[in-house]
Amino acid sequence: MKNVPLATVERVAKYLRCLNRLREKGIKVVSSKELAEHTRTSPEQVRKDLSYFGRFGKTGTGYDTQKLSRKLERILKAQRKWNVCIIGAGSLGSALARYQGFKDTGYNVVALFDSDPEKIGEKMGQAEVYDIENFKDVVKKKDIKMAILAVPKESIEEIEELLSKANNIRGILNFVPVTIKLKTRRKVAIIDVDLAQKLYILSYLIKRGREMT
Amino acid sequence: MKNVPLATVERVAKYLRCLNRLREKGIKVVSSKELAEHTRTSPEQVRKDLSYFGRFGKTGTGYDTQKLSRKLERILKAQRKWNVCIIGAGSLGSALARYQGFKDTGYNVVALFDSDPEKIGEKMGQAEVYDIENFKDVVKKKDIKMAILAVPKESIEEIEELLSKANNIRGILNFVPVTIKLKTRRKVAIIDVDLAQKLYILSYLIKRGREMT
DNA sequence: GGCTGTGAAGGAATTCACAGCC
DNA sequence: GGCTGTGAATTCCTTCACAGCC
Repeated sequence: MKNVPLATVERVAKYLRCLNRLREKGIKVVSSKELAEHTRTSPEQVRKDLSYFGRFGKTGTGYDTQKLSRKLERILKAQRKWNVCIIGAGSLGSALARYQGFKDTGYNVVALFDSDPEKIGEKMGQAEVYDIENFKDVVKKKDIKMAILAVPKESIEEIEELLSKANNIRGILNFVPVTIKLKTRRKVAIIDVDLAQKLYILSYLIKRGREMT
Repeated sequence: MKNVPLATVERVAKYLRCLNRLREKGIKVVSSKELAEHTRTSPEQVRKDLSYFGRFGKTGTGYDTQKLSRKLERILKAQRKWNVCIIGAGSLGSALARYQGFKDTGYNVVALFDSDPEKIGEKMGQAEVYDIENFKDVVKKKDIKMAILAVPKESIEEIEELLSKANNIRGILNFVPVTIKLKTRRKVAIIDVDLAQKLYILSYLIKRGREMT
């Protein structure tokens, strides 16, 4: 397993989702062509992507959905059930806590954080809302490794402060339309999800008459 | 304006967001270096990206935030105020309707759709919830060009049907963790936002010790 | 000195083309 | 015939390096 392109990892996550769906439907075998159609890519791409991790297919037949999905799961989540928290229990935060796509991924939302006393103690999805004051403690106790940011952008600086100090947190999924900056030496992976940006890109694709993911 | 890389367009949307923020703060001029820091990329990248569209900077000084933001807006087609709808007025749909990142983007959420009679007529964010039965009519009347999908995955097939027939819809932002497929000849741009996938990628980045967007 | 803009070089990701297998 | 796996070719994207300007 040499240097895997990031783009490949992104697609592999898609293949996995697709395979699980096929398995649910009772489909046992799938070809690279079919998998490509379901994930909007090319058969060659599928095969090349998979080849980074090993040889999973049967020549002339295709891939065993069950086996392949197990393999990909292992590859993607490094077989670790990571705990995740959501910061901000407003409408977006609570929606994310209930998001059905997290099911069967190995990621568990185990806590939300907010400063509103009204919300503290409330249950959202599987998790409870904690006082943001206790952030560091709860993160430690619950062994939380990743945070999803869904606060209003006005309070982002306060949260940056908090995250800079919480040494457990190693990854951040940021929904706040602001580029965050941590004051820390340790490496923290950050992915920004800017929904407005997605709309811009959609317009661009429409103009160009293309599709994408 | 030759063939612009998609990656460039994605970053340009980020620059725009950043510029608007700087303008709000009263900052008049910004260098490629500063812009790069705010968007987690390199100064060369910023300059190269912008150079696809023209020459906007002043040598030795930097970029006029106001002017540049106007230019980028035009490039991204933000000056066309496209109307957007959200299909599914559950927790995610209603959160998206209220999402603050859509402000000042040129995109307006003008309608939500749901089948739950309880919700129909309710106001969420700026928009009202309409009966999904009237989808085609409302889309036409309100001149809606893009749809955001936030329905439970069980009802996705029904929605695919609907979207296949609504000729106005030219772009789809899909939050349902399923690859959608339209039965139509016309070109529809689709962007999938799979949040579970983002978490997988986050783990991958953490393991690799990198950052990204 | 500090900055932009851009060809050229380098690196990364995708597509091609075909060998090998059932 | 239909499929996988993969080096080679190609296309796409980023980084370098420097010319030109204030």
